[in-house]
Amino acid sequence: MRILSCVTVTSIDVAKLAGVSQATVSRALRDQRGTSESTRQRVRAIARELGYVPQQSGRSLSTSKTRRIGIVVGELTNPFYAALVDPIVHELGKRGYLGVLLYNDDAHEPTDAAIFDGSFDGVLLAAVSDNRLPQELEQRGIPYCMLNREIQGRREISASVPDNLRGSELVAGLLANLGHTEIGVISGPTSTTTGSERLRGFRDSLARRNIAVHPESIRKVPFTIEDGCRAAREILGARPNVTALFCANDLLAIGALEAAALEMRPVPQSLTIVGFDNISLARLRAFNLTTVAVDLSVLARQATMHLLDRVDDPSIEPLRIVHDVQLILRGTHSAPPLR
Amino acid sequence: MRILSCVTVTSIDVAKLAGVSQATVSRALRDQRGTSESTRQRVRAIARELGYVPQQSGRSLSTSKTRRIGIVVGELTNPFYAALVDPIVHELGKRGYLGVLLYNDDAHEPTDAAIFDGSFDGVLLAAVSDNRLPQELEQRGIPYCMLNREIQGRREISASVPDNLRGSELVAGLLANLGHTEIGVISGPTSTTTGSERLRGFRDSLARRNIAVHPESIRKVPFTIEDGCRAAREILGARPNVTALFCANDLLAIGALEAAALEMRPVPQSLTIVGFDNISLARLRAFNLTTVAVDLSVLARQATMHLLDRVDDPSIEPLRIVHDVQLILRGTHSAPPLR
DNA sequence: GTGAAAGCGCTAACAT
DNA sequence: ATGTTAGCGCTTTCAC
Repeated sequence: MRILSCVTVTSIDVAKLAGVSQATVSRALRDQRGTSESTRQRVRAIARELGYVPQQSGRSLSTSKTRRIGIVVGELTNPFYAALVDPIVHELGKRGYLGVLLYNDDAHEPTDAAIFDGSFDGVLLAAVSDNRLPQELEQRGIPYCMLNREIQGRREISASVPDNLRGSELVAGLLANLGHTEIGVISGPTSTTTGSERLRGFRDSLARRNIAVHPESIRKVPFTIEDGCRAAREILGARPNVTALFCANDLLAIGALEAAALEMRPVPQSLTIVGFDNISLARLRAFNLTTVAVDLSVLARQATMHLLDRVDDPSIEPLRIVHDVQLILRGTHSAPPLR
Repeated sequence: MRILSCVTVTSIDVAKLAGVSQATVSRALRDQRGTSESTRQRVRAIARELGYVPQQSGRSLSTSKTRRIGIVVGELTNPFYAALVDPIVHELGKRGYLGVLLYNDDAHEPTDAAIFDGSFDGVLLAAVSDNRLPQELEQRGIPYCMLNREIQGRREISASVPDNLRGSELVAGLLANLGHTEIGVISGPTSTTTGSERLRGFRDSLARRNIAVHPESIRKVPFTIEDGCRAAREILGARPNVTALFCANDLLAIGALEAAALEMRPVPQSLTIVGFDNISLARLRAFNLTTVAVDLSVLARQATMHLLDRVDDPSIEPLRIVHDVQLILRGTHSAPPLR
């Protein structure tokens, strides 16, 4: 590859060297019918030699398509997102799209601008707790799909989510059958469906079994290890008789394990801890966490496929996909200690 | 915000409603001098009302600037990258740039295209082991900066890296002083400077202390927990007398801890394990990993600042920044067991 | 202070 | 099969 000048190579440069018009270059490189095999070969050869790459801004200005999908993630420290992003990017690649990770931190202005300035054909929302973004995407007619979390009570928008109610019910059943009666819950923010639904499902299931959860045994905190640890210590401090903790995700559960170590409460002999998500860390010997498995790969792929379908054909109806979950019994649960 | 049509709002729409020319809208919204306060106010009001967002493709086509920086990361399952990306995105935001995460998986064609199609003003390379990308960026005159890893022997390109030699020397000193003589090393791929330099620095330091590392006690594997676990089991299988393992990063060390648990080698009584990086997981009670701390936040910020400096002024010389490291003594090291 | 017009690099409709 | 031309939405230069 020889770079001729210090400025960018354009299709005009290629055209000149190939002795054809600029339009022919454009056609040839996109394998459009209506170009002879010979010129196509020649154009391609020269384009390669010059290291020509069609400029995205020109292309998308003229087509109003970008072949890019924004993926809004947050709290990238959460290994959960890693498991989600991997299959998404793969699936997008298969269909010729590029996945662009948008970091949804507190100062969301730059991310916002990018989403609405025509940079993306569609957006996957994996880390959204309020409905600001979904609402604006809706208004502007930008296809999107919620991932993992969805918007409370808005079941008519596209989403690919785990069966939170079923998962928490499974945990409630497990703990009840083991004989636990003093149970604590570390839930996520109520603004997230992963937080609120898992809490609600769990309490309702326990209630059906005549087990009540004391208000002091419930904490609603952000989905981080640190918050999980703090919350667990608070619950164990306020209600020392608690023998089991249900955590709304694995990060919180890992934090709870940390707290158990600090509070000298051996797991599972003195304290049962159950998580949700089954992130890859959960199966490490160091944690060996009993949890609810969500097939994140399938969750992510389905969302991606549905979104791309809608991008290709906006008339396609929104779809809400609920994924089955499964209880994974590892080493952090047991019957409560005898008094 | 009322959206008038189903299509995108352009500056012409704003201009019409404001009763000014399209050029004036462009000027007013960018606070250019040469626009009266009153029209500026009016234009802004109408733009907001219409939900107008300047289209990036149009803008960058005309300015050949994107105010976007590509961040090439890989193995997103590695929590290491999370710690890196967070400060980068923050720093970029402060200077009005958007950080776009590009996932560098095996099939890198889409990522490549994005990098070279004029989508970015500059690129941060955080997960690159060969010099294909750096070389091409160089040829095309796209500013870039290596992060954490750099290219073997190419010290004249911009990079922000930890002092790998010093770090591994610290570990060698620690292990030697504790009395270990049978030592294993789990290193990363030799194609990465983090892998090769940490291995070399460690062996050289031990050699200076007259301690040799048996070839069977060295494994070079990808930087993952699974590979770390497998490598540790292989080493412990082949050389049961090994009493200490130095791992080229914390993920490998966590894998080694897993292996120790499986092989019934209590840590640190029977086996000392030391990592590198000090990722956030390392300090959890479940691991409590002795390791070498790199201030990733500073590493990332410096790289970002230097890159943006070069973007703003391409005449600025490349800069190689080497960051100091620090030994963090936690709970996975001790003297070797008595025979 | 503001408008008119050119041009960024590309695709697509039309002409040949 | 290929060339010509218009136009995507923006910034910028040049008139006024």
